[in-house]
Amino acid sequence: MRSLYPVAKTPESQFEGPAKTMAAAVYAQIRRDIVLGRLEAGSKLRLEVLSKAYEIGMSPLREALARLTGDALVVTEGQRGYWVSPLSIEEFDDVTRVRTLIETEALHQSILQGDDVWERDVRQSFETLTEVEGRMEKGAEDLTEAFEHANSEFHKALISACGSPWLMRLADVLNRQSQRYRLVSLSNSRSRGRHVRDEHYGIMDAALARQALRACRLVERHFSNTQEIVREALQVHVAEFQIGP
Amino acid sequence: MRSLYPVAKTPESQFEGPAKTMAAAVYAQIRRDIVLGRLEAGSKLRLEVLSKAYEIGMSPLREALARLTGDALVVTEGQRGYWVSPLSIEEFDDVTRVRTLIETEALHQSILQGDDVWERDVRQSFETLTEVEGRMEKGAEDLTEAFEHANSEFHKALISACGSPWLMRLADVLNRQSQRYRLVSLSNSRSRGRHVRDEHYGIMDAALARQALRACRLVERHFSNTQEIVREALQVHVAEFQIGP
DNA sequence: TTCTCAATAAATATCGAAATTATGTTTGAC
DNA sequence: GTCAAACATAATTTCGATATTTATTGAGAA
Repeated sequence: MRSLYPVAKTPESQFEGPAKTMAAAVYAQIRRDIVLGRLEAGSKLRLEVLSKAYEIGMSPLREALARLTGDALVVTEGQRGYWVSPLSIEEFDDVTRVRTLIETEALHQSILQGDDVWERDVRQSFETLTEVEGRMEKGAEDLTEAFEHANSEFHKALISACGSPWLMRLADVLNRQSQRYRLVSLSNSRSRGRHVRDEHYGIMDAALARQALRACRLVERHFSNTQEIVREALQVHVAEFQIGP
Repeated sequence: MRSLYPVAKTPESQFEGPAKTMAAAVYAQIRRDIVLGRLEAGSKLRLEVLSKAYEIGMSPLREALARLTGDALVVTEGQRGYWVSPLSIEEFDDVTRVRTLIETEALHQSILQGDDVWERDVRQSFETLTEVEGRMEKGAEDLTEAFEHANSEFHKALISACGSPWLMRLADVLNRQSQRYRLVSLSNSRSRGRHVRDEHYGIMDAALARQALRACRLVERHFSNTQEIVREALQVHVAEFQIGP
């Protein structure tokens, strides 16, 4: 009989430390599966199915879903169950808009206050991101997850010196929302000849040069470029999946 | 034997519609009790105690606490249980700062886009708020809860035309955080001769006159005034409660 | 005695399974 | 065809079992 308690075996634990409870572990797992699209947007989350799939009881499962509701990754309707939050162009515009607001404010403060530890973190996370991007160019392995992680870490590093836990918390939530959309559009994002790496380099450069306004403008443009690409991809996606028979 | 399912009996249900599940009902109840300070900041939330107090089983209780964790009203540590999130001056400064950012942005957009329904809602919620304030002046009943509700509704109405669900959602979360602090300082807020009503009137006036910048500046000042008062009260509060025997 | 640390006991959190209740769908009477 | 009752499906909750943390006790060393 396997141990009742977990469990440092989820991919997350590599980055966030081992989950201390089954509920926390399954929360991380489901969250990842939603963000990565393994649980399709809008689909019903049948409790019994999830319970079997994740090998877990109802109680911790529901706890996890309740937390995900707070992250707006899952929606619930009393007595009728849970669904993966649907995707829509309108919502992505909204997410991007608010994310821009939060993240530029945080970056601005970060640039004013960042010390050399901050500079080191920014450089380091950029290196890592670049390295993953390089490996992605070469094709072969699926580095989607690794790329998204490195990307998140880079943006986190940039705002890490802003001194506001709330800004960082909200940036994190909104980034996760945004990820869901980005991943939908990942296929044609490269094909359109976008130079994400250059954009990232520009942001880092401006930040380390303490040019707050320039850095913020670049972030705005960075997000706005992403927005455009996602919009296109999403129109196709919506047409394919949601206007069904 | 009483019915297993709820039950539109919580004060919230008056405003938010009846909770459909026990978990949702107890979520609303505990949230209210935390915001109003009936569950003291920093205190341990013993599951068995809560289970008896709210007459509910462990599973829905834990579900509610998981959701409250997402609202940052409760903190948890794996296998060690739950606590009411503590209050601190630093966090209040942070909350105020981010709330100002969110709410001014939302107000600005709202003023640009608001139609006559919006105008009516703003006026109406201001009336209600004023009316409650009036009754408060006369002393007698404890209208804390009614006041806070009317206040929240007023601020919600102001930003209701901003067109951004995410801004409204975040404003709501941050307002609830802020409430906890305001309530701590409620006793001496009046004594310092602050004219909250005038501030509210000014904001409404500017908003309805479509003077976005002025309205935002007034909101900033409004929050900043609150901040000062809370800071004072909190220093006393912290001194009283947290530097123990 | 007083302190430290280990062993043990009590308290508490966590989880899984089963029972209960709600929802939606089908069936049958009118 | 329409409505209502019975049924099937699924969500929600209760309850009991188990793991973990915390408090207590006692033995040995300073």
